[in-house]
Amino acid sequence: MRENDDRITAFGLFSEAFTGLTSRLAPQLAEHGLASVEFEVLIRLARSPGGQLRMTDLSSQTSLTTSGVTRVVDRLERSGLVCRRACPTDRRISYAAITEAGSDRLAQVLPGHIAMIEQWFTGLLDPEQLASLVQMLRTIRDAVRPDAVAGATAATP
Amino acid sequence: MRENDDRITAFGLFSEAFTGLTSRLAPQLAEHGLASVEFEVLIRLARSPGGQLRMTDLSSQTSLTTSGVTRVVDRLERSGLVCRRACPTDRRISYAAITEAGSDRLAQVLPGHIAMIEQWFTGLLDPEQLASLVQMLRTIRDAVRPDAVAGATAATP
DNA sequence: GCAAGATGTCTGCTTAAGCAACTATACACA
DNA sequence: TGTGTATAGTTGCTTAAGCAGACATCTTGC
Repeated sequence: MRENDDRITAFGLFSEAFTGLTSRLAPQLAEHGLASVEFEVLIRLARSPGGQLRMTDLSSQTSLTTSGVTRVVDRLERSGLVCRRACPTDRRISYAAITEAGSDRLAQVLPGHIAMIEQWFTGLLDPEQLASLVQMLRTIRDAVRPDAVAGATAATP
Repeated sequence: MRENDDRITAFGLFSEAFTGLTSRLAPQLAEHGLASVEFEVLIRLARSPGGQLRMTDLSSQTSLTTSGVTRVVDRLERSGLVCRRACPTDRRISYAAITEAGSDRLAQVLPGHIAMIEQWFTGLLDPEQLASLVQMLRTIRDAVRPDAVAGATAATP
């Protein structure tokens, strides 16, 4: 019975835990008019220098293709939470930048969001467990997504 | 800067690790003509008593709504990997059952799939780490998805 | 035995995302 | 200087999934 292999089970748990977790978090975001992806984009912009990122960098930081990013940013721009900015030195590039309204929205959402994470994830584990989990997740993340930090530094060498 | 809260970071890593991992696994499944969801349905049917599950139970085991399950099973039925069976005692119920062809397909896919999991996930951690990770994932899963085992027993009491 | 509600599945409609093709711009090098 | 190639972003088309509603069947209370 290969379908009961331990590794399959481990991955299954990973999957169930993650999808279950996101389905617990999504409603709180939705209350503030945000889909999970939109929230992710906002927070990544907020964390980035100048509150902005190139479309391409957004796509490597998220699980979206560049086409997907175009459309999420379209939506967010329509709601006024993000705006596009031209790059002065390279006219192919456009930056997605978080707006004042975007930051405000984020500020409204974050406390509740953090509380939900605490309730359904971090709060279920004791501190050493959590620390070791984070370490393991980082290991996996670094392996499967070597480019997840694209755009974090001011300039790509 | 609330958006750099440790808990946000932990969840971010969870998300990046999981989505990155699935994007590494998907191509191998696709080589065998299966989307991730379809593979998940097949494997859950294979693990269930009689190789079958009620549509509703499939939906609580996966991250799909019943409507989503209807359509995945439609597709799998069209490819002959699954068939629907009527329930003799309750005519509302239909079971999705894995077919011979479905089991064969699973047998073709599994070795490679397990190898990918080993390469991108379990193989990155040493055994004690992995055991503790699985334990933590189980804790989270049980919290966020209390009904994830629906249909695992022969009859629901 | 029957009416009222609960449960299981499916369908119509809408939205989100991927792929591939397209345009515009930048860079390299002869 | 001009040509070819690489890069950035968007758009058309297709597919997958959710929601809400429809329908059939079962169960419960009387």
